Amino acid sequence: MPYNFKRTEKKWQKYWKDHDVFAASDDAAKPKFYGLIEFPYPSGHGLHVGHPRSYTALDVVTRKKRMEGFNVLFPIGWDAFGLPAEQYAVKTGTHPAVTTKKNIGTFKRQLQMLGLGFDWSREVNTTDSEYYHWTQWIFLQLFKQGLAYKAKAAINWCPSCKIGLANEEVVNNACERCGGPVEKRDKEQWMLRITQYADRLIDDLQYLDYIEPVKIQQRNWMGRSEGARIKFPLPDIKEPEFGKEHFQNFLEVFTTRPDTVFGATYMVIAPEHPLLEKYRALITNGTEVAAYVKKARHKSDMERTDLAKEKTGVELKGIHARNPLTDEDIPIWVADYVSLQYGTGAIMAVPAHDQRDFEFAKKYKLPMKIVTCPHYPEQSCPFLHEAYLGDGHNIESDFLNGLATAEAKKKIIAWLEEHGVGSREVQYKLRDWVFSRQRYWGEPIPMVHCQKCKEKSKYGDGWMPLPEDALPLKLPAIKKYEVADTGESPLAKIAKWVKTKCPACGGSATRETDTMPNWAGSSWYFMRYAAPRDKRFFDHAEWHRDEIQPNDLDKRLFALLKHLKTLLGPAEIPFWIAGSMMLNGLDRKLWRHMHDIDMFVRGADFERLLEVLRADGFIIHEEHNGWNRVEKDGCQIEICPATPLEGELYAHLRHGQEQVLHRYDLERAERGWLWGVPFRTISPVYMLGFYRFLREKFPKTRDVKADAEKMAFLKQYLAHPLNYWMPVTWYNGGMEHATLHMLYSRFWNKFLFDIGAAPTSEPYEKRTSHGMILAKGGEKMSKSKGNVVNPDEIVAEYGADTFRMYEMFMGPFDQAAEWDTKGLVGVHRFLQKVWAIGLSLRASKKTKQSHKTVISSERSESRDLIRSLHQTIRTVTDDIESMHFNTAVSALMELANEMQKAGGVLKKQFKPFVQLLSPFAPHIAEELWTALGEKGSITHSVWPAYNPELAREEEIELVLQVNGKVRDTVTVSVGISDKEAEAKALASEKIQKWLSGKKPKKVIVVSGKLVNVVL
RNA sequence: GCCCGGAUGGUGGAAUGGUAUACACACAGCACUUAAAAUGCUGGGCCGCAAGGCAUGUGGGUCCGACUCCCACUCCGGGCACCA
Repeated sequence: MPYNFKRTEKKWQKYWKDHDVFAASDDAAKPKFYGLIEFPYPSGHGLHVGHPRSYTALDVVTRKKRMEGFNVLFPIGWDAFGLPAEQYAVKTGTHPAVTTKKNIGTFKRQLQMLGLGFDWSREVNTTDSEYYHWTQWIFLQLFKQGLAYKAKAAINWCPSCKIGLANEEVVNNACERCGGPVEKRDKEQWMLRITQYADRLIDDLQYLDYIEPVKIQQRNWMGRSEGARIKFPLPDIKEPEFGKEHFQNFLEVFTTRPDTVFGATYMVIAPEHPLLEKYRALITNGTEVAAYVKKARHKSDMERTDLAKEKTGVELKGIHARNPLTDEDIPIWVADYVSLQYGTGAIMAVPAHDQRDFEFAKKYKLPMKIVTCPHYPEQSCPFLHEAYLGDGHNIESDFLNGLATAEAKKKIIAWLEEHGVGSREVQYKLRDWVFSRQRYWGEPIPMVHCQKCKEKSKYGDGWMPLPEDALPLKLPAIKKYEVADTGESPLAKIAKWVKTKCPACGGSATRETDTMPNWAGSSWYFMRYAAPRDKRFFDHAEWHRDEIQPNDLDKRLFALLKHLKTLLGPAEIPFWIAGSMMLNGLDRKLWRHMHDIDMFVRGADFERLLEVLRADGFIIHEEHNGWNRVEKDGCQIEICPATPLEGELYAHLRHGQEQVLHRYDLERAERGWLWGVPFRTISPVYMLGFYRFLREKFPKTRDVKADAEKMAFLKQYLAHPLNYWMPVTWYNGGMEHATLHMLYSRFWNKFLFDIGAAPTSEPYEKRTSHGMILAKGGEKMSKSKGNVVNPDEIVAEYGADTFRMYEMFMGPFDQAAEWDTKGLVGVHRFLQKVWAIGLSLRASKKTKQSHKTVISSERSESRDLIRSLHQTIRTVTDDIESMHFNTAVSALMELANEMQKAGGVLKKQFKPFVQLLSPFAPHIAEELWTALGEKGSITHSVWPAYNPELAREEEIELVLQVNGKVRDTVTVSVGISDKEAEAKALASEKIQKWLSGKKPKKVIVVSGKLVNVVL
């Protein structure tokens, strides 16, 4: 009887739902595992075969983790604000909320059809006012901490559609909707100061277990570069009161090559640079300049950033800059290859050592001066075909002469600082986050503008935050959806909503009509899952919100410590702090296990923390564990003596993908092990340990004379599910979110951590990515190409288990894979085969006699099967952990083939096989589990244990090589000694033939594997 | 231009520096069947009668031994892009 997937899948999906099998419990008795996938935008097209690749992968992981005894949280929700629903509303008049609700229905049905083990009781929806209440709350906190501000920023404006466009809607500089050209328009918008977190966002990456490409992309995106800010005096502007030696007016530049300042032969400013306006009167060729600026500003981004384009510019006549090092007056040009956005909007041009300056100087015949010589002391750089960008030694640079580039940089910065004409500076490519959208279907920004409060209020510009108890500020209901043609949000058209009262003075005021971007709701949803229905969600932050300044982690930590001290008395806090730990998941666990450490603090913060703790009398006992600190290659390196767990850690370091590996010194690892921490990057991450400590230790403490009320609050605080579930243990999602979503959410999490609302400074411990699923022919699936594969049809024909398993089997998880419906067949046959084996077992149980014969005839073969089973347990267990799902499935297939060939299998061998199968194909596994006489869901069973004894091979094929080429193999027992192996090899007829009487030069034996005879 | 990935049979792909091509698809042959489907079994990298030789994008190198490590390149995919 073939396996009836339709009936079985329905049956078990109902069972899981009725028995809340996947509901996560907030009870902290078990260790937690929080698996997260990117919650989908519920589009009108329904689920796409690409979505389930990520979902199934983490479903496999979390199902295994449940069976391994973890308390698993695997939630799902809807990122439901967004453009398509709004566009649909414009077209048809259907309210976005209606469309959204319908689409969610479709998605939900499809996800449930796939048997994904989500905890549906924690479903969240960003468009739900109970949800966006807290999105708005976060915005208010950002505003109160000075991290949200209004500024003029360019929006993409489509003049024919009369609407502001999101970046995603601009394709090749044209409007995605009508195909017409897009203009830039300046508009006052809310901005978030993500740049203030740039350093921490970069530095803390090193402690996170993200796949390397994600870290690299994030670092590149934020683009940290170190250099100097240099002031170039403007001698034409007379400032008599400062004397002729001093100038009040400067043109400031940013450069990463301050060492080449002696080679700066001209300056370039951006067409938007304020200097043009400020000194208009002095510029003698004003008309020419104005014409150029006008032309440049009309160019689109595309035109301006086209690298192939020849550089253009105009010299400013009547105004010069003075090179503060050479004291020469040099011309100032305006050119559109310099942008106002980056640095100071002005550069010192060093044509000999910058390719762009080189090209520009060549075109306009500007002087070049070589100041970095690669062949020093041979000064043989007479002519340049292109700029020399590399390092070298300085020449023609006065006091820098003869210095290597790195030295020259240090020296010149010191000189600049000493003379007050410059300083060391770090610049980022990262810009502040434009947070306003001129849309209806987004979270309303809870701000009100009041003319009257403009002067009185501490906020200055008249923007007043709504009080927290006025949240959520709900979107107004609309009957007819209208587009505003002024570039404003459709909300601006709703006079009743716009007109309001000022929350501060009660006078008449107007509401902010822009809404938040799509990224807002997804920047904190992973926290909401911890307590999705909590009406006082972030209120727990109140306890220390007032005493904490943003970025002031120490203060926050000490506030907590002090609080505890008053409650418990210092002697009653047993608290171990360790410095400079490697903070990856495994290592932290190992270290905690080894040393019973409660908290990890890194580098300089550790020293600082110790100082304060000593001063405050917190420290009762100090101990140094024999770590030595040395400096090597600019890195601070800590060396730890060998420990009993050395082997395990060593293995982890070798197999880990952390960049720590790059600094790993294998030579010294022979004697112990070590790793380095770059000297520059020190930052306190993972205060997690501290919170864990509080949660674990506090409830056990007895005889505490404490203020009952505070105690209750503290208890409540510690018991908050957020403290239990955060951070996310494992987050999987697409590479397309490596920068924006990941950075925005890390930024918000860090901010919330700083104000005491989030328990950890990082949201995700581990981040992995899946490859895209492509249509046949390697193209992206898209509606317009008509090549989208719908999971509904596949599931109807082959069932959810086949679908899931195929998605896991189709290729390496992190690489793109082409969908091929034909490939499903193999997986489907495999499941049918497994079913047949299961049926044969059940049949043999009915007729006792045949059961016995099966067993006795199997006795001799079962040793092989048991061995294979244990090898498979190991493979599948490891492969799931490392996301090698395709090889895990192959291993299961191989075992099934073997079981089939053996002609029968014992129940006790088949059961663990079904368990190994269950994360991939949960429905059939549940059915077989029941058929084998087990009660309840297989999810509640215990993951099979790998027994190395049983997995051990007794015989191996010894490979015999001559000069590295395989010439023979011979079966030997596994414990064969190297000497015996050598003898076996030389005794082989085939090897003898190759030797033809000669004596081998050398014989290499790889124990238990091969013998290579070298002639 | 810069930064990440990737390239292995007819196809998707597998291989801690140690038997290249596991597993699956497709194909061919056989068995079961009146027949088909389903299922099972067998086969195959290429050249060669064989001995053997040649094969992991290309060309070099290290090594007793390289898909794996190093150097130089080609093509494909992704990201950034006048970032000073």
